[in-house]
Amino acid sequence: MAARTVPARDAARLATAVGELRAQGSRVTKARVAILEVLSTTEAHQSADDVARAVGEIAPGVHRATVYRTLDSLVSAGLVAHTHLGHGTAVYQLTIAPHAHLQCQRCGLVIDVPQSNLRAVGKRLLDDFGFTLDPGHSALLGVCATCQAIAGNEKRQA
Amino acid sequence: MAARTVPARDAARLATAVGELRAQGSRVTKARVAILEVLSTTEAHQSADDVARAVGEIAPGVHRATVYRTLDSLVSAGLVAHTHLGHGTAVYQLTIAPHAHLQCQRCGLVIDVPQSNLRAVGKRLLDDFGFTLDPGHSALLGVCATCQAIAGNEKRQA
DNA sequence: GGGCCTGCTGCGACAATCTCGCAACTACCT
DNA sequence: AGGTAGTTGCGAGATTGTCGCAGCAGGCCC
Repeated sequence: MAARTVPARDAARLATAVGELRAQGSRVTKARVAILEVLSTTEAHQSADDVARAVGEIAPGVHRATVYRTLDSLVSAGLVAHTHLGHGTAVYQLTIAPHAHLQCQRCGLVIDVPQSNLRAVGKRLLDDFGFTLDPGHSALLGVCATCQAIAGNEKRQA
Repeated sequence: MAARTVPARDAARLATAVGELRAQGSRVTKARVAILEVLSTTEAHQSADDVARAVGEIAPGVHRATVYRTLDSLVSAGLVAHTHLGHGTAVYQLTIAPHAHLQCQRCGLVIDVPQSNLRAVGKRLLDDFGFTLDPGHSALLGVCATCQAIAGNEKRQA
């Protein structure tokens, strides 16, 4: 099989992540590098199973259980962010800019939102409830503009 | 078996729910009444499995699959709200006042928050992204005051 | 009160997703 | 190079939710 080509920017992100891993005293193993590589070559949100499948292609023999455990430990290490979308599935990304997620309950579309849009709520929740919001960690559910329009049309026709 | 005692307020909620069910043309069956009863006698958020277990106690013979299907249809009917907490599990409640949920990632505590606290964000998301927020449907994750204090102490000692 | 129709249920098998314990391996330090 | 402990591979299994189908029973009509 031909050598995999990794865009320079992604390679840099990968190198950074691996360096961070080493700096934290964790071992740099084949499985971990493969997982970080999978995460670094795409911006998309991937479920644990997506990651496991992709890892299986570039590093055959890596067990599914290892992917789950490693993702967990990478999250603990702060290298990876996981987000709970609706319906329970968690998705993973390399931690770059922290951001919140909006998910459409109709079409499943996920919209990334800069944290600044949520800072005001965060402050309010802290003041009123002593609750420190972690905005990147769970998706806000609702209906996107497109589906809203469709729903409007359906109602009008009914 | 002795008659189960149901506080008056809960009984009223149950009756309302059953009436609504009937008004929508759905059948009022033993399984549905049992499920609504379980939901009406506690304010707590219960997972589908919690409900199934509790239903099994007051109405033996009701199958797990029935509980899942019935909860789904009650949600569609608007009688029951389900919320996705972190870690993927969905919890169910009778729909009373719609409210958002804050969940502590450390201790699991769930705090109910009136929707008014989120109205401003909702408006902002609608203006900026055309996204109609459904605040009651997913929990916001973060750290509660107690755990925050504990974390602070640990850090100071370290 | 009795009968019919259809929505609902019970059942068990199955799918998907994640967890656990343990022996073997290997990355990294010395 | 060698030792050690953090990681991994593996398979069993827990958990959670889904599906199809036959039969039951709630509610309408007479």
